[in-house]
Amino acid sequence: MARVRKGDDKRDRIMSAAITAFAQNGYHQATMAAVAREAGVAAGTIYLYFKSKDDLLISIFEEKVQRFINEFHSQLVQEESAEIKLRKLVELHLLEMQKRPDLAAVFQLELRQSRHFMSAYPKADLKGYFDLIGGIIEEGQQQGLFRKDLYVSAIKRAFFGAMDETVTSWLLAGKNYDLTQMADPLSDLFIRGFRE
Amino acid sequence: MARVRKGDDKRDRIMSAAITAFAQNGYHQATMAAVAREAGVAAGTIYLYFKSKDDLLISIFEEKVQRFINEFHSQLVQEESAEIKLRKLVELHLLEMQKRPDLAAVFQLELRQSRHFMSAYPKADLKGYFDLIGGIIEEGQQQGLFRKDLYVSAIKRAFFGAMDETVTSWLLAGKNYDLTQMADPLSDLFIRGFRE
Amino acid sequence: MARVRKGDDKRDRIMSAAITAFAQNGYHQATMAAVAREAGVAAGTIYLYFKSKDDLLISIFEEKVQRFINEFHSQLVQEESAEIKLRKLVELHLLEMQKRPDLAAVFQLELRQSRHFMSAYPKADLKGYFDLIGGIIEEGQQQGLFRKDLYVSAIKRAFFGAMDETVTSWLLAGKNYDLTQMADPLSDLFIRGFRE
Amino acid sequence: MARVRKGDDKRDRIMSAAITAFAQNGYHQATMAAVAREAGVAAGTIYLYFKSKDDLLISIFEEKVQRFINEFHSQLVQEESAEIKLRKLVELHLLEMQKRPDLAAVFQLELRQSRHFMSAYPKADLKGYFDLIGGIIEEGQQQGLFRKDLYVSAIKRAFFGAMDETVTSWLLAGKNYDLTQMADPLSDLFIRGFRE
DNA sequence: CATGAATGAGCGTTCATTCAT
DNA sequence: CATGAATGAACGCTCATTCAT
Repeated sequence: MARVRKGDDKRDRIMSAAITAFAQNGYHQATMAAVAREAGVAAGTIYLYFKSKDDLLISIFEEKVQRFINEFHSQLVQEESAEIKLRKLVELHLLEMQKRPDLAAVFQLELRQSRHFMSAYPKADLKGYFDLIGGIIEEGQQQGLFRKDLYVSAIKRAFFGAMDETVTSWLLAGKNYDLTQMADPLSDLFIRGFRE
Repeated sequence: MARVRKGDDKRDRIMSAAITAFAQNGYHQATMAAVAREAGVAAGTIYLYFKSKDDLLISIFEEKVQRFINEFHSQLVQEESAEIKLRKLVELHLLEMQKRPDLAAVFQLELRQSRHFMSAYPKADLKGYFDLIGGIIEEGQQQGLFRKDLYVSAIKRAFFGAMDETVTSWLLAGKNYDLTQMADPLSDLFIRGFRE
Repeated sequence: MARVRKGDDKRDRIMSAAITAFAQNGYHQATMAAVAREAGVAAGTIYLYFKSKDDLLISIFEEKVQRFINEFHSQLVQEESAEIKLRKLVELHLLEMQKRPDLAAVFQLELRQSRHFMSAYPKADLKGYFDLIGGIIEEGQQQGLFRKDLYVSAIKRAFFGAMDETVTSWLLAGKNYDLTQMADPLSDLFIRGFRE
Repeated sequence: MARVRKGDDKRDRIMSAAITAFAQNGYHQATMAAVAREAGVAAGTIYLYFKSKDDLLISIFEEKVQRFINEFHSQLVQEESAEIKLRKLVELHLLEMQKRPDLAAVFQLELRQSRHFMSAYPKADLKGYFDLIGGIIEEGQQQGLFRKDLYVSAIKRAFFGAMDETVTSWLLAGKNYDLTQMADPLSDLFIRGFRE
């Protein structure tokens, strides 16, 4: 219930340490020893909470992506218009990534690589996020805002890819500009593309 | 004359073998021994043509990305309308990726990861490809087809990201549908978004 | 207490194993795998105690040479006459080498080679040992036993070289005679040479 | 006869190149490719003149040491007094080493290491040089100059060791002083030690 | 004789994972 | 639960040597 499990604190510290370490130089370059050091635990302790290094990465995806989806969903549900929802989603996405560049780096730079070997770990994929996007587009169609002939299952991925690459470019440029200023140009582009 | 230089043949075989091996399970999982076996050469032979495993990956990017840019450029230059050019670019991109799924896999799944450590290898990045896209958009603006207020330097990345994610999704789905059928929906979406 | 610290035990076993392995066929021929096997530890364990193979060799020099110097010094300090000290030094040198032929082999056969690349590792050199010898000669000069015009900084090296080569010859001959019987002829020769 | 064999030129160039290369960073660090490059021949060519890398090193010893012995012998034979002969030998030894520091480096720094594995190559050892020294000492004994009770077979090695270490110290010091100035102190020391 | 591309055995080192304490 | 010393499989890379030309 409301009882905070002691172990959860340590588990969280390990995940945070892992995000930092993975973001630094990539998943493969990061060592479990570095994660342990950063988390302030012994190397062996990590294995009390995670089955393996892969499991640690996957857990980050599962839990963080899911949290993103939930947070975004709860913030969007109050909006009526699908257009506003889309705009807000882009803003939230870029804002979150800008707020946590380490996590962003792991998502952007490890995601593809990982998605590959994660074929076996379906929960770690982005399906939920794609569905969130797809749902909004379909809502817009029902509201008569967006074209009915949109190929939603393809379009939602393109939409994600556009945001994704925007973040990646920002990361690779050294985070030397305000990422959120990209929100409006992106939203404008897609909403125009979606309209009747 | 028409005689194939032996060295080039071997170098090419190694690159092809590397593309296959890297695509299989990712760059880090692939071993030089596997690349050598696949190429039908001894392990040491690879080092006569490439300085290191990293150099091999980087060479693939440099040479193949550049070739893509050149081929696409020469196929597009004959078209007048920027709209047609964009449509053709999407078609070519998806077609090439579908034709060489191994190469596509390396590009999609290793690109991000690699772009990371490739900060030091500027030639290996996608700047040239981004510029190709950006150039077409600007052409469209001058032709009066596209809005003047497009934030081109951001939009061109979004455009690439959309194509990129489309390919990634196809790869992760097991290449079980025709990738080129995504061309029109994608093009429609962006061209509408670009229009006045 | 009297309890042997586990770590030190293992570190010592690795050093001993390395001495044996290096003595066998030389530093370069010896493999870390062989050192590990001889020490009864896993290959990776060596790297918990030594940074590299080079570091292992250097550590042997640093620690063993220093121990020799200390032991010899403490045994000589009680003697009054510089002549007796020199005689005793030669005896101790040959005795120690005869007692630990493996260590001797490393010293003799790897020392030069190593001294070469050890230019950067000043602690590993023989300066301390040369100074021990030089100090005794100077003592003899002050005691009026040895000539004042001895070029000590050169002579001390010649003295060492003579002992050194005596040991090397014994090793190369297969250790098939009593090395300590060389002590008196050597001492006689040099002490005569040093006298007024 | 007087006809210079073409091949000998190349053989000599390879040996010289090897001396340079081995002196640089030691026998093991030197690569056959570097020797070939330095000699201006192809890698494979070396194997037309030498069976292996070891054989190349051994040949250097055999031929150069033998040449030293011969040259020294012919220069000493004219002298009457064993004392003068010894003085001259020391001078020649130091002079030659100073004239060809590369060769000296190979002799000093690789000799021990090599003498080890050269147990199987008896011709490569220093026996001839030791005998040259021993012969002079015995001559001195017959001339009544040196003590009859000298343990010549041991003393000759000590004598060599003293010269040897003198050269090594000079090399390790960076050859930053005149080596031949060590000749007289060394000779004085030993001749006094040898005298009745 | 000469070449130099090709070979492939061999080795130092790393690091995810385990387990006795 | 937590530790961290120990493990040992795995891999990138080197280089002496060969041999077809």
